[in-house]
Amino acid sequence: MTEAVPSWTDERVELLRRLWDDGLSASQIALQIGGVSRNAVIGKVHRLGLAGRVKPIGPGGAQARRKEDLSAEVALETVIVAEEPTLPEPPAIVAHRPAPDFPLPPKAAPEPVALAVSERVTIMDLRDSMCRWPMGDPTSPEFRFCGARAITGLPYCTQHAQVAYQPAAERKRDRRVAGFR
DNA sequence: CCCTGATTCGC
DNA sequence: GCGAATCAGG
Repeated sequence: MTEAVPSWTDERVELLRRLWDDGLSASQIALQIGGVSRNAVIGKVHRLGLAGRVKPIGPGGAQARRKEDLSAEVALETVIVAEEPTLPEPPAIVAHRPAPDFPLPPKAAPEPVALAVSERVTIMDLRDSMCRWPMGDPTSPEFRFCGARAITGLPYCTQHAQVAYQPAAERKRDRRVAGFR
C-alpha cells in the first residue's frame, strides 16, 4: 500500500503550475501536493522556467502573510489593512490574495457566499473559468477553492470579486462592520 | 528565528 | 531530471 510517491507526473506538474501561479509559496505547495519538499518544488519550478514570479507580498512577505492563527482576528486585520492605504475612487485592487477565507462583511447582501459554499472544489477540479478564491488553509488537505462561475476576465466569481476588488467608498463602511478599536 | 526563493552539485 | 544542502535575503 505504500506507493512510492510518483515523481512529477503531468498531473502534478499541472498542479504545481496552478498553485505557483496562484501565488502560493514553495513550502505551501509542497505541503499541498505532498510527497515533496519545498526544495523539490523550487527546483522543479526553475526547471519548468516558472521562476521569476511576481511577488504579491512586499518586503518581509514571509511573516507578513502569516495565516493560521486566529481566524477572527486575522480576518479583522485583513480588512483593516486593506482599507488603510489611501486609494483612488475607481475600483482599486486592495486585497487581491487573501490568505484565509474571512467572513464577508454583512453588507446589503443577504447571502454572501451561500452559493460559493456549495460550489467549492479541490485544486484538481478547478477549471479555468472557475472562481479561484481560496477557502481555508492552503496547507490543509481540506483546502478548497470557491469554484463558482468566475467573471469573464477575472479569477473570481461575483461574490468574491466584490471582496477582492473593493471601491474606496465600500471599504469605509466595512471598517465599521469589523468593529475595530 | 521565522520565512522566502535561487543556486549549486552529487546523484 | 531530481532535490538536499546551501546560499542570500526580508
